[in-house]
Amino acid sequence: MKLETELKNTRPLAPLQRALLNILFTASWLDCLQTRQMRTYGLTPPQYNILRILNGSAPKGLSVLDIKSRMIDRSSNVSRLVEKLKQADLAERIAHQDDRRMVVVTISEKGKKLLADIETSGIFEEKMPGKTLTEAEAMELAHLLDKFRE
Amino acid sequence: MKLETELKNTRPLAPLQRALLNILFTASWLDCLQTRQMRTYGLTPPQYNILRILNGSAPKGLSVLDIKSRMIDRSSNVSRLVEKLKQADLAERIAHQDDRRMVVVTISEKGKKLLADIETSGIFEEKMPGKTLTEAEAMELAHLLDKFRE
DNA sequence: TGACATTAAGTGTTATTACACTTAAATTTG
DNA sequence: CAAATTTAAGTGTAATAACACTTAATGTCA
Repeated sequence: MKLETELKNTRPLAPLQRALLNILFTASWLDCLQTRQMRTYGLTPPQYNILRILNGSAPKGLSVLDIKSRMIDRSSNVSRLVEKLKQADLAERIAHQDDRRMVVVTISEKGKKLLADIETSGIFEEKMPGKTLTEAEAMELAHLLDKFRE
Repeated sequence: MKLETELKNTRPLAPLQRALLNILFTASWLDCLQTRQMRTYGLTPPQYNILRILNGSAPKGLSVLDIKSRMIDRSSNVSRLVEKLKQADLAERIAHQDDRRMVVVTISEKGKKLLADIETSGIFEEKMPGKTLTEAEAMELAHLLDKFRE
């Protein structure tokens, strides 16, 4: 559905304003969807985001700041999110050898298994948002978003 | 900057996955920017969103549900947001004549003045995000986002 | 070396969000 | 018409986010 219809907008918007609102609206829509999908697995979207980051850098692990710099939402409080994951036995936290200010966070076996379960559950096949786009369109969309932020 | 660079991503992502992450990342980036811009005026982005919706429907006013259905973030708690705006004398709330379950919310003179101040401050000229896009690109971006949600 | 600055992680606090629930009014239906 | 259902707004609550601050370790350099 078009943004104007969604927001019941009456007056016409400038193209840039439309694009801007549409980014925010679509992201909110996506976040809502993800929140519901992830709840099944006891995760919030930021927690899931961290788990995937840790999985991608396994078995090395990452510092808290490294995780933060890789997150979708940079304002996340990584310390507390990692604490949550640790309490659920999904992540581990060990002191850095050389620099004792740092902490190295790694994904646990249970965390890896959870991610694998989510992958194979098919939640990202059937209900994958954006399936309506062709591959070329998805690439174009990503490119325009990159340009938008410049 | 490209998304892969922003997120320090090493492994290549599928186009659709890239687009999806890019929507969330760009929206988070935008929201952060807006939050800082609006703080100058003592508003949060959802509060600003409501003020503009009320302004757009002035002098008629809207019910709480009408406001909600027009908001970017549909999970907002409009009752409490309106209460905030009322406390700041930016909005008014009167009981609906015929249907006493409903409440009609309108923007106040002070609210209109605040919006006008924000408009004329030039905050949306100089620092308008997305200025890097041409008009055609902005339209294409909005179109692709509409299609993404289908 | 020692004062000062910087960096990394974590904490305190307030406000906001998410979600279910309540209350009250209107509508439907037997 | 009365009971049941639906609709609108608001509230309770626990979790989360935002933002500044603290603590502890490392780096810098006079």
